[in-house]
Amino acid sequence: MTLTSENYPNRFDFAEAQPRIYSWWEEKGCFHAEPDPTRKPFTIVIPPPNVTGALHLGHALNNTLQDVLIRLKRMQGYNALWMPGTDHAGIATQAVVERRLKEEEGKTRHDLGREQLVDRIWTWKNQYEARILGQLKRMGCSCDWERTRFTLDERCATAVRQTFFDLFAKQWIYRGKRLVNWDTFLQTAVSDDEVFQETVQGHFWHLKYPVIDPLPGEPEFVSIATTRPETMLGDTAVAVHPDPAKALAQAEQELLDKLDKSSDKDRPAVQEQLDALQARREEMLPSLEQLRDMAQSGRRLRLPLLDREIPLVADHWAKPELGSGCVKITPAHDPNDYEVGIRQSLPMINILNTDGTMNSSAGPYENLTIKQTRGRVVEDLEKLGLLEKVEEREIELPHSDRSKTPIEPFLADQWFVKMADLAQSAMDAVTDQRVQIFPDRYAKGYLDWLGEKRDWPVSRQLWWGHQIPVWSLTVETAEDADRLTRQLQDLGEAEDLSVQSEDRGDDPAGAVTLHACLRPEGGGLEKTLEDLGFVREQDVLDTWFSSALWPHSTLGWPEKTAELEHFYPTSTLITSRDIITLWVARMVLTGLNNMGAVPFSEVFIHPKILDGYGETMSKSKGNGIDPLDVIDKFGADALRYGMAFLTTETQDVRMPVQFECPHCEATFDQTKKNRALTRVQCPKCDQPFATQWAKTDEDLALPRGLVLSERFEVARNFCNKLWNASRFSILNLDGYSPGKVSEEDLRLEDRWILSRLSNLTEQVTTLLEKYGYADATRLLYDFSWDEFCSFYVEILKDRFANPESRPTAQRILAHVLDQLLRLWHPVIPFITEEIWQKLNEVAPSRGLDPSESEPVLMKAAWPTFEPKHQDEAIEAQFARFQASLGALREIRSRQNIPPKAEIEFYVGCTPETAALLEPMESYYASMAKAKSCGWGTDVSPPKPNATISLPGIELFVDLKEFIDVEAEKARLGKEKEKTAGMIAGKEKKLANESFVSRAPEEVVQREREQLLQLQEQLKSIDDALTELDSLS
RNA sequence: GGGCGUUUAGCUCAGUUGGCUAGAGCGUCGCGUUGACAUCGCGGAGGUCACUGGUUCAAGCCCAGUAACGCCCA
Repeated sequence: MTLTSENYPNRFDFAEAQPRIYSWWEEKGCFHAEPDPTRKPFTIVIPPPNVTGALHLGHALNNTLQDVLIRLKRMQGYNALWMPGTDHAGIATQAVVERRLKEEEGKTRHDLGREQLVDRIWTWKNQYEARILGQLKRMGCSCDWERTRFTLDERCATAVRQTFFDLFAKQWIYRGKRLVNWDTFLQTAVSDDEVFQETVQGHFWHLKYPVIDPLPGEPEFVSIATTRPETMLGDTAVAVHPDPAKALAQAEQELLDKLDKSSDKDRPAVQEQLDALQARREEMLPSLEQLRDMAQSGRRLRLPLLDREIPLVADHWAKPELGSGCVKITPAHDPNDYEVGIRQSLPMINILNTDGTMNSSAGPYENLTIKQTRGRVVEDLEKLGLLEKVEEREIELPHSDRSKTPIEPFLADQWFVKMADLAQSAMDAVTDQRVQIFPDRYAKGYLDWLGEKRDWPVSRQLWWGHQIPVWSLTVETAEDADRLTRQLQDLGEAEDLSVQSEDRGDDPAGAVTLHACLRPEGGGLEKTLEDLGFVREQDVLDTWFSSALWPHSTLGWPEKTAELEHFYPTSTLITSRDIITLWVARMVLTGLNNMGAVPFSEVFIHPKILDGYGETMSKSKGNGIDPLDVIDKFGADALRYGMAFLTTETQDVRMPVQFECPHCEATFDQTKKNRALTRVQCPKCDQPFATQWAKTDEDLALPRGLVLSERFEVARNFCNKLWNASRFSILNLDGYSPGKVSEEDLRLEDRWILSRLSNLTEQVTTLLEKYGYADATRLLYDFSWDEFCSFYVEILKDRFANPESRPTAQRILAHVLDQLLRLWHPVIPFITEEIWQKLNEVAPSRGLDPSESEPVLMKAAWPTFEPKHQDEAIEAQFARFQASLGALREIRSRQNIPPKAEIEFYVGCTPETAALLEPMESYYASMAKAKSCGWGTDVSPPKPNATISLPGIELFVDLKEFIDVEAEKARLGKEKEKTAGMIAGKEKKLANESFVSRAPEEVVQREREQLLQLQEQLKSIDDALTELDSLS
């Protein structure tokens, strides 16, 4: 069937085409890669999305960028593999499922039990994994789906097990008591990175602890202040500063420095602080020094309510410039106090159960919740007269990112990975550029973070995850431990079983705990251990432990697979900056440890998408955009274009968010107010629609309004433009025959477009290879619209009308379109593939030196640029044509000349310029409805005329039929003012002796030439004005 | 408190090694619709480049400082 304007729609029906094209690619095996030692590999592993929920716009960005890159590399001939998969996201996923269980069935995980809960989570996982992979497919992602992995699948489990065992055997994994961030809701420790601070309204309670047997002259009480009075049950000391005078002096000096540097505005406030501090020293220093002396002589206090004796200690954690200068020390429930506890060898008393209730250490308060305890403690202290006062105060409270409940610092058994050597190896890899991070400023954060070499706590008190493969048994004595260790070592080979012992420092009896780690999953050893009384660790590993292995585990490690051999190390990792430390750094260190090689050579960190108010998008705020809404409304290509277009080197981009009314399709800005509503009234048609928040049946019955951004409209419009320019081109390839186009066949415009195309190809290739997505997209856009559509295609309209010039024009057009489609393909794959198919129908063989075209654009070769086509002179000449055409159009518009009326014009220029522009006569006619009547140095301008003076060209338009003298005078007047202004500027510059002598010669020369040209232009403007004056 | 970043037209953003008479898209204003495209075409208006100083013949760009905002870490 031949293509005609009837059967070639003037819209790209993306809703119909996308699934069709995608499954066609899939059938043709376009996404799959097999190891092939004869080819150069290019590998990307996907940052596995959490199965917690559906993908959002940030994922759309992340995955678009990966797909653009992998498609580019595939076209460049690499054996390109994009490894897909999802992450089990331990805490997050378990939390979601538990929350639903609570909401929908009123049950806790303990009601279900471990096995059943895990089953439920798998069901959830299957559902969301399918949804996520479906979303990626709709976006056009060219992942190798046959290789899809999951961080909790068998292959990943084997890798996790092997890694854990290896680190354990190297003594880089150990168990210890540490203060962790305890989430009492989820009953698990969460890492520092999963904690956020929130300011809440709280209180500051001032308490008094009695001094035991005070000597004459000594105080009877020491007062301390706290925001968490219930923690006093776990107090094991009160601290006072060892040298309060010095500490106060130091604080004073800091304030003096600050006063020195502060602006007039801030000075009074600082002065006030300084005064307060000085007053404070007067009043309190003697008593602080007395307390210090008491501490040093070993005085003790009586902890109220529990009647426990606790020491007064001297420690610099106590700040003499704050509060009473004394501070209570609760080592098991406060990070700073924990440090003091270590320094001062204080006992650490844990008063909490894992669910946040008090344990037996809290004495009479046992089994009360934290809140109840706080009330009772305050009440009881007040009864005893030990509550001094209560202040209202805003306090920063850590919250769990997962459950959104307050975090309790909690002393617990945790498994840790020693970071000293691992972190150093990962730092070296970046320092010596084996791993390059783009933009490179992000390397600093990576190095700083690793440089702290903090051991990595990997236990999570969850059921969803990789259960830690350690079996433990506590024995009474060291001798027992030795005997049992030998017995264990006889049980299995060293590569399968490793034993270490942990000295239970908190057990005065000297008990020892043995830990046995098993490498293989299942097998008889587990049973043997259990028969000996060993009990398996219940905790699972931090999710990042398994995702840290992702680049090699997905390729088959620890097996030596062909995939691993060929595709590892991977090439580029594309991710967002918030997981550089959590994930990127850990992949580097496990890659080095397990594979002996970095996991990837380049890391690209992309921006973060914010809403129009500069806030991060999130479901909980209601300002998030669903990529599927964008695909439905604008098409997948538009989504991808939009993502690529905003990927600059900046760290954040703003995307104003709009609602679209489902009734009338009106769009209007989302505001902080309306985004929180369950239903919104359309300001245009006044009808209500539902939002994501709709819960009631009434609201849910309403159609849902889409949440979109107008920033995708640009992309949609562009796709339409490309579609239609291609449609025009392809329809005009009717009767096309392939043929070699030789140098002499080329006209000015051909050489121009080929030069521009060559430059474009070179630049786009370079840009995409160094992650310049936005720049590449912008260049392609400008070329396609402003050069290809607005000039080249327009010019060809005239050439197509002529049977003589038609064949060559068709061949060049087919070639340019071919190249353009290839260049665009990685960014907008669907529409380009669709056009490619149509181009193949009419021109299956094409090119300046024709050859058979590739049937699938996705598999076509990336264009190479022709240096011989690049021609600066041709481009400069064509620019003259463009400028003169623009001038004619401007005169038409200014003079209000009817679009259909033809104008006549004369061109004053050198013979060379004339020789160049004269052949373009017919294009002036077709593009500006202007007929040229004279060329050269000696044209006699018609009278009256409108004139525009351009560098090297003077244009006169015959105005006898159209003259609007006032309009023309106004235009010239403005032109004159501007030109005169510029002349003045240049003259001043050139009159400046130091400019002429110190600026480079070529700059000065250019200024001189420009001045001359401007002076000429001014003269013609003056002439024209004089002439117009004579008319009126 | 420390680190990173941002601040250019009403909005969202470009602006390479300093040579700028500061650009684009959207929006806005004027004109235009019988064949590529109104998701369009042509033209116009719109800017103290956050502020203060400095370096330089020359600063949107380099340096120092100030302010506002954002992100990360403590």
